[in-house]
Amino acid sequence: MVAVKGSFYSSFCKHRGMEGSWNTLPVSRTEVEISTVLSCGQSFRWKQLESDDKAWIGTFSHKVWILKQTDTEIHFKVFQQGMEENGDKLDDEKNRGLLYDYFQLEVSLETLYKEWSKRDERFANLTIQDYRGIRMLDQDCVENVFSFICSSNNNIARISQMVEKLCLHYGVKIAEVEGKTYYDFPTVEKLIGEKVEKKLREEKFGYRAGFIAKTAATIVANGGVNWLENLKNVGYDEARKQLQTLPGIGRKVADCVCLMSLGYSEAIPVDTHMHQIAKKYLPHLAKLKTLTDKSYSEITDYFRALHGDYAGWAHSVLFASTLRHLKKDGVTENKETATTEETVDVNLDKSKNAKSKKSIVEKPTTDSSTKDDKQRRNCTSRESKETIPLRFEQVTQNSQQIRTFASVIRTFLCAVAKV
DNA sequence: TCGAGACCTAAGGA
DNA sequence: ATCCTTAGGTCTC
Repeated sequence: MVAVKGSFYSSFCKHRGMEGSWNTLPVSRTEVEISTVLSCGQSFRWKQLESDDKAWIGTFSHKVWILKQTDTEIHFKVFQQGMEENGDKLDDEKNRGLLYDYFQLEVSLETLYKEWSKRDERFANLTIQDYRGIRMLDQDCVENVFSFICSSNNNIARISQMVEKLCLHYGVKIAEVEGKTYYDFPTVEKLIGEKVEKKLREEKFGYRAGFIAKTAATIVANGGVNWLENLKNVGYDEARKQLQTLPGIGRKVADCVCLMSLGYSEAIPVDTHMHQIAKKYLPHLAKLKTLTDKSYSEITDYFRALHGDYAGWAHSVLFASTLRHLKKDGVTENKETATTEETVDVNLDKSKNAKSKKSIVEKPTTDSSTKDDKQRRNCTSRESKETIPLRFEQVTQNSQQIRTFASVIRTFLCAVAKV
């Protein structure tokens, strides 16, 4: 065990039930900024600890984790069933490995940023110092599937509540921390049946109740969690196709699952905001009322051509970075919405951005370059040099921040679409 | 292919 | 106060 010392933690550790030891995982904030990663809408289960809002508490790998970050390390503490026998060095090493894998630290964000900046000058120009440390988590695919089924036509606050209810009603207790009981995400089998659907409707899941019970049944019929896990091995297109056979999982949710829990870094979830804004800048899509399968493909193909094999990461990074920008600047209690304007000089070298490159991290690559020429035509029709005004509305509450994603993403797409 | 409408609920704005 | 819209969509015609 590595004891964490110093005043930084003294107040934190003195709380009842917090006497246990801390461990450390060396990592710079350049590679991961946990406060951003844990709150940007990838996982719905992380909360700031009540006794210390600098610390985060959540669950993965059937354990409860408390995480806290310094400039050079993540300090973590683990709670699990059978805590009494816990605490030997072997567990420490194992947990450190689990944390490393959860944050996918084998992927060098610094390397990716460099690559994205080469391909896309807005990456270098926009908020380069602001969006450091934003990366994809490697989440459990069962939890991911059902969490994002809950996400349709919904807001993050309610999605989080629903996920918590699923755990509370159907999950196994893991541990009690600071007087609060934490439950594991339920197994697929637990979510099958009409009783579940009825119960979830009572719990205000709405039409998602049926989707959850039926998807659980379908997964089990297909071979259970192994079938789901095996989608990691069948390639992105096939995995997405298979996921979309599950009730309540359409293109967007399938892409969320592919990106966040199946390891397909090229998957790009296109939500309603992204679409509304994208069609302003991809002219031939503007006439479409709704996001069709075809237009969805065109949008994602475009971003894949621009950002490469980790396009899903790039997209999420920019998405989260803008949210983080809001959080940092707009901390006010009185709901005032000051706006700041800045300009970004978009001076682009078309040929450079259109050039296709290989992945820079060891990972199976998929060939999605067949439409490169078409995308290039679609997206190079504007002037190569423009000044784009960026507007950030400053808000405080999470829900409000989410609400402003439209304006936020405009910032990003505004630039991207004018390549 | 694309468009329209229904689907549950809750919160915020007009 | 009440209606309306929106929130990280999906499914059926």
